[in-house]
Amino acid sequence: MVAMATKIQKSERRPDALSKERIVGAAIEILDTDGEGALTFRALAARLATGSGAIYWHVADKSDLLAAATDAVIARVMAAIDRGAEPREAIRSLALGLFDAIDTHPWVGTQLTGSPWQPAMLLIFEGIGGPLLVLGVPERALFDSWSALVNYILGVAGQNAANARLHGQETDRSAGLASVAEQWAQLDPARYPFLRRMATQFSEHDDREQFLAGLDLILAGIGTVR
Amino acid sequence: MVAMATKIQKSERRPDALSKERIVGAAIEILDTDGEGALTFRALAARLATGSGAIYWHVADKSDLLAAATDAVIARVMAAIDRGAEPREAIRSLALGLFDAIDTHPWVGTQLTGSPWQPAMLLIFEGIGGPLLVLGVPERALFDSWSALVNYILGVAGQNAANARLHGQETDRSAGLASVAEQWAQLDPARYPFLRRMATQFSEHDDREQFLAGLDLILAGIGTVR
DNA sequence: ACCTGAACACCGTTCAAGT
DNA sequence: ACCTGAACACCGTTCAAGT
Repeated sequence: MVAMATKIQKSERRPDALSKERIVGAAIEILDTDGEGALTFRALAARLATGSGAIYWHVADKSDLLAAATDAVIARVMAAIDRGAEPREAIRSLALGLFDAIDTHPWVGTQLTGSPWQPAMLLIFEGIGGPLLVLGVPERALFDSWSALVNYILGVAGQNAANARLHGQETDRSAGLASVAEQWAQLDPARYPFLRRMATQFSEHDDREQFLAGLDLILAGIGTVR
Repeated sequence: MVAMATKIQKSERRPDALSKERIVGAAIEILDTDGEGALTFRALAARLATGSGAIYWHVADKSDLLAAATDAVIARVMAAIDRGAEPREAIRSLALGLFDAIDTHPWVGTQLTGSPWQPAMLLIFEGIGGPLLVLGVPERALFDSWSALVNYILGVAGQNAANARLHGQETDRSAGLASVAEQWAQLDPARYPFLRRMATQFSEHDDREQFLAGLDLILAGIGTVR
């Protein structure tokens, strides 16, 4: 049978019609503004001035919605990455881009893990591995090096998300750090020699700097493979 | 006022009385057997042959319950760690102990992050930092080295938990790996040179080995600091 | 002091009914 | 084709009432 010209349905719809993009956009707003707990189908329907069931016409279920929202944010990050930089710098740039994205959208960190089929994830994977090729990492160390970087970068992403989930944005971070540091300072020095010594540094540390320092240690480790 | 001798209430209770320990034990069984989604106060009450409200007498809320369950598992892991080994080996032993514990109790990985006040977490922190002192890592690199290891170890823990949450234990892992690898093998080699090359290795990789390889890369990186 | 279980205020998801 | 919103089967948590 000869293919018939199919009418483009989308363009006929009224401009405020529901679409997966509009739903995902509204979901991102809710997630960013009020946190993961605030994203309910009822809240989403209210914001979109529709019924909760209408959303299911465009979205399979809540995990589909979260995956789509994550994909949208990650795609934006990846588009902004500094291509063609020195390989180590390219990896740092990608890693920091992800770190900052998760800092502003903590819920992304929760989602980011364990869906290696999402297109955004492919971009991340290649964005970490590609520079390793350029760097001339020996064949036998390629996979281990890539895997270490991916595990580290996505792992820290998840941690930050969990931290953000734990204490909402209102909590005074430096006060929290100070109280932990004080607890460390009072530990038995015979049993906790390390934490005692690190108390001050812990109270002054910056998560982003530590993230980058760890990344550089892994890159240094990769550099030792000859 | 002079302290009065207080009767020890606990010993008078009937042996099957509810206690936080019994509740936590039952919760761990449910979590291990049926997963995070199956731990509800109703299911827990049914297993303990009591009312759901009774649990609240011993446990503040669900997050308290999860924290206590996590603490119990971690404490067991830490007790089994090989103390007094060569420092690098001590770190590996601790890391693998955590990895394996999360492999059998995936829900622990979800919890493990972001509660640096839990006693079990202190043991982990010191267990990673202590060997760095023995290793003679220079003062200025101590905190970065510790932070990188902690971020990596807990990060991968969280990832594994997310993976386990994603596809329940019934999913055939090697089939999943193979299908991802096949997808990679068909990517455009101009845009995805790395993933194309890694497809085979990805399909054959072992998470535990990759975890250890990454840890060794970080330790190698720490070794470059003089 | 500790336990019971109904009740409350939520969820995600479905589905008959509308346009 | 798309939308509506009530209904269903759950949750965590509370609380009056029991022992």
